[in-house]
This record gives sequence, structure tokens and C-alpha cells, in this order.
Amino acid sequence: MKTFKYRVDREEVTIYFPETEDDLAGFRRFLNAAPRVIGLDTETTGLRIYSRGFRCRLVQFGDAREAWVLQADRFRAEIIRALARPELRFVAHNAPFDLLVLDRVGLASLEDLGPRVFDTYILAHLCDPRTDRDGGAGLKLKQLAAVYVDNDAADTQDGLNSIFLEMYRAWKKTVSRDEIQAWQQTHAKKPHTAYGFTHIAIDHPLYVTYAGLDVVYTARLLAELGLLIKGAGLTKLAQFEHRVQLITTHQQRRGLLIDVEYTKTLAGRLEEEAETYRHVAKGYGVDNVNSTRQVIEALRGMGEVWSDKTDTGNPAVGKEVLLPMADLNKDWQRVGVRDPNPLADAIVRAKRAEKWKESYAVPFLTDRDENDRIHPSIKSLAARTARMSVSGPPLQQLPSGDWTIRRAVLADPGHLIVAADYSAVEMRVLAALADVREMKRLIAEGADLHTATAIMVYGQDVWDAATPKQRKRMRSLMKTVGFGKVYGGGATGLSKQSGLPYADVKNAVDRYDVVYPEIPAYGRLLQRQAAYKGGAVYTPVGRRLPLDRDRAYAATNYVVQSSARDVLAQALCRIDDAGMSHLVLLPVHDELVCQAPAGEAEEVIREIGRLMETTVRDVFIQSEPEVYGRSWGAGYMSPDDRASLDAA
DNA sequence: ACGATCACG
DNA sequence: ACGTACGTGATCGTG
Repeated sequence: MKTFKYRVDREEVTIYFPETEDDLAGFRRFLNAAPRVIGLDTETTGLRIYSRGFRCRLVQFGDAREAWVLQADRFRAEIIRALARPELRFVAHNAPFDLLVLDRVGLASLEDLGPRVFDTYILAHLCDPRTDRDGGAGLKLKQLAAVYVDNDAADTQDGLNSIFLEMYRAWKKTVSRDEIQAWQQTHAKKPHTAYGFTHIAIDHPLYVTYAGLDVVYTARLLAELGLLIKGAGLTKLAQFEHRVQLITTHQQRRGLLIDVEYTKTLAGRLEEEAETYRHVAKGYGVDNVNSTRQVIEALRGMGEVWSDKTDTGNPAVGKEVLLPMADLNKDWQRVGVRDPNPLADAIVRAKRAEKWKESYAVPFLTDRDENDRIHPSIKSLAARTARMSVSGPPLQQLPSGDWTIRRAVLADPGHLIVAADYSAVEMRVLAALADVREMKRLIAEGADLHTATAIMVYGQDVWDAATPKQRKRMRSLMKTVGFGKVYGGGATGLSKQSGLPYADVKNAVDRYDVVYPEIPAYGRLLQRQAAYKGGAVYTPVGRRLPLDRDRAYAATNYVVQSSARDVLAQALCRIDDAGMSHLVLLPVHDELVCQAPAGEAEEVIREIGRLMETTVRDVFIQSEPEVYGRSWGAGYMSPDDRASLDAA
């Protein structure tokens, strides 16, 4: 047996690396010691659990003083036995990853192990949800260990980096160009990291030491954060978040079926489109449509003048600038107010085709498993507001104005994609939390909120005299202003964002505050509370949301966005209670994308929609169920498109 | 590593 | 006193 020593917070810890069956006696003694929560971690060949060739190399167990680093292949039976002991509880940092690894390679099932694993990430997020970039301590193991365990905690990933780089360089000298290219193709992001984690000697002292340290840090973190959670009265919320996370981890394992033939054709078509417009742009001297410098230069050369700036003060050449130059509106339709600039037109089209291909179509194909399913990573507790995030691929961000990308995602055979979304959930939550009298009355009456607001703002007389087109415009403005209120914005930003005249927006915003005076009052209340509660606001479930000093006006948005997220998270639990969790594919902020057997799709989504519905402080949060079709895209097609697809 | 851009709710 | 648009993830170019 190899052993390694390391100091953590001035105490010596021992890392054991068994090499023979006899070496496992100490490991068994370790497990049999006084009942406590045991740190758990895995080292794998990469982060893509469902890709070909993925392997789990090490499984680590540990407490505050010692770690046991077990080779996954050599001691497979021992690991399975340890993880299956029902009296043992474990703690991991970012538990979904390790749970899915162990599940994937057959060392423990998600069903058995999942309910017995704590996650220090969850506890840390409840204490302070900010990443380092966001002005907080951060939520990575190393960052948390430095704050709560040991100032000098090792960055175990970073520490291996130089070794991995060296290994990778050496390897590259021994193999052909083709082999290197093939490796870079499959590991485009960080080829040397991927190479290192796959090939480093399994008994490499630093690899083993760092593998062991991670569980020691995690075990110590649990002790520290556990006390903080208990002291803050957040035990119930922590339990809730663990349950929500386990539900989304099941969704991640289930994944979504990809229509491979369709997606290949789509990727090809997008590439052709991109190439066509890149070619046009080249004719105007833009070799690279993604180079802002080239684009600015070429457009100026054509005599275009614009004043839009980026946050850093540079000239902006996003689609807000380019579409008007191409005489196109937000829906990409000709406006007819100027001669379209052919370069601006080519750039927006080339960039959109590239974006759709590289961010969506290609990842659908490369990330899929042997059953053509993608398994996006779902972080159930991600944003500062606790909103969920989905990555790899980013399924919460697929284009919604066009069905072609979503068409690539299919329901399982014999099933249909169904979905239910909340109607204006953030407005309803705001009405409830700020106790907005008139808004609550309108919701209770079942009125269309934005229409009713327009009537209140403009007056019944004006509304009655208005043409349908004018009414539509007034309703749309109220919707925009409503969002602006939820986001804490003012007339300037709203006018810019919506493209509507400043005077109209300013007038609407002022009237909005008169009609719903509780909203600005609530914002002031939250900011007062934050001032004497350490610069943070608290949601009704007791979640702490730190504010940025210079952006205290965001308080309302934080509380509303966070509470709306909790509405959806609670719905996931009710659906789970009802035994319908296996039908939920993906949460998307205010909707659940599901699948249901084709014969009962209508009833199933109606029931899921019913389970989603709830009340927040006696304000009804309504949902709308819908049957899409064989693909996710079916829900985004015009009736004509859908009909012609059904015919085919 | 960071800014710019673009995709979503 | 005034006014502030909120939260994400992925890709590409640039230094």
C-alpha cells in the first residue's frame, strides 16, 4: 500500500492507496468506525459521462483525517459493497456528477445512492450564492476550502495542470499528425487536460494525493457549512434543494432523444448558408464575420454611421445595429425604410447560421450517447437567484422564433412531446409578494393581465375607441413595461430595448406606477431591509440573496425571479410525489418540457399542468398545458408547417 | 482570460 | 436628486 501525508489546516492527513486485497482491511476499519458522513469523489477520464470510452479510474472515500483512494477496476467489488451499505451517508461536492458516474459504470445506482448523498455545493450556495466573478467567495471546492477549511488549500485541478501539459507535449512528439488532430477534434476544449486525466499513471503521487485531498476537504466543508446552515435555520431549505437536485439528476440521466438524420441534414444546410453569406461578406472585405474590428471598418468604408456602443464604449456591431442597416425588423422582415446594406445583411445571416450550427446542431451530434440521447448537465441551483441552468448543450436557450433547431429533439418511440408553462409567472409572483391590490384583483378575475393593465393605464374610453391594431400595441407596451418593472429598469432602457418611442414608454411607466403603487414601494422596502441585513434580501423561503452595492434596485427582481424559480422547483417535487417524474424531460424556467405516451398525451400534460399550479400568498399561479407532437419543434411551428410535416 | 455577440426565460 | 433592465451558456476573436 502506498501512503501519502499532507497538512490540512495545520493537521496531518493521511492518504491511503491500496494495491492488494490485503490492503483493504484498513479501508473496512475506516468504514466501520463511528457513524458519520463520508466524503465521496471520483476521478474519471473526462467530464462527458455518456461519451464513448468514458471510464471511472478512482473512487475516493474520506473524512477529516484520512482518505482512501481506490482503483475503480481493481477494487470494483469492494467499492460496490461500500456504496451499497444502507447505513452509510456520503457527501460530495457537485454530487450529480459523481452519482451519474457511479451509476453509468455500474458501481452504484442513482436510485440507491442518490438519497444518501449530501452536496456541499448546495450548502455553500445557500450560504452565499455568488461566484467569484460575481463578487462572492465562489462555489468551487478549492475556493470554498480556502474560506472554510484552510487558507492554503491546494488547487488540486490546477496543480495537475502542469503535469498534464508536460505529458501532452511528450505524447505529441511520439505520434503522427493525424493522431494529434483526432485527439484535438474529440477534445477541442482542453486537449491536455483530457489527455492527462485519461493517461496519468493511476498511482502517480500527485494524482493520488490530490484525489484524496478532495474528499478530505469535502468532509471538512460539510462540518463547517452544516453548522452555518443549522444556525441560519436553513435545514429545511437544504433538504428541499437536495430533493430537487436528485430529481433533475434523474432527468440528466434520462436525457433526450436526437433525430440524428434530421440533425445531420440541418447541420449541413446551416453550413451551406453560412458559407454563402461568408462569401458575400468577403466580397466587401470582411474575411471573418466574427471580427468586430473588420466589420466596423468595412461598414464605415461603405459610409454607414451609427452611434451604438458596447458596455466598454467601443462601437457595437451586434444585430441591433446590423438588422436596421439591412432594413430588417426584429423578425427579419423587410421594413422598407432604406436601401438594405448587403454587407450588414450577409453578416447577420452568416453569424446566425454559424451560431445555430456550432452551438446547437453540432453538439447534438457530438454529445450524443450510443442510443442517440444527449444528457445535458442540469444545475438545479445555479444562478445567484437560484435559477437552474442547463449546459452541454444549452437546451434552455434553443431558438424559439423558429422550429428548425428544436425539431432535432424527439420524444421516445410511441411518445409525444408535451409541455406546460406558467402564464406570466413573475408578474403573478410580484403581485403576491408586493401585495399589489389592483393586480391581484385582475388575476383573481382571470383577466388577461397586460390587456387589463392597458385599460387601467389608458382609461376605458381610450381603449373602447381604439382600433384592434392600437389595442395590440397598447397591450404589447404594457407587457414590455411589466417586464421592465420586474427587472427594475427605467423608461430609458425600456425604450431602447423595445424600440418604442421614449415619450410613450416614459408616459406608460409613470402611469404604471400610479396604477400599481405597491410595486415601487416594495422595491424601497426591500432596499431598506437590505441596508440593515448585511446588503442582502431574503425571499419568503428564507433564501439569502446578496445585492451588489451599486445595483440595489435589482432587489425586487432578485426576490421575484428567485421565488418564481422556487414555484417551479416545488412543482417538480409534487410531480415526483404523484409518480410522474419519469415523464419530465427538462425544466425551462417557467415551463416543463415532458413526454407522454401518444395515446394519453392530452390527459398526461393536463395532469402535470394541474400539479404545477399553486398559489403564492393567495395569488393563483396558472399553467397552460399543450401537446406539441413527435418533436419539440412541433410546438413552435405554424399550423401550416405542422400540417405538412404530419402529412409527410 | 476577457470582451463581444447571440441564444433563451 | 437621478437613473439603473434581471438571470444564464457557448462561441469566436484578440491579446
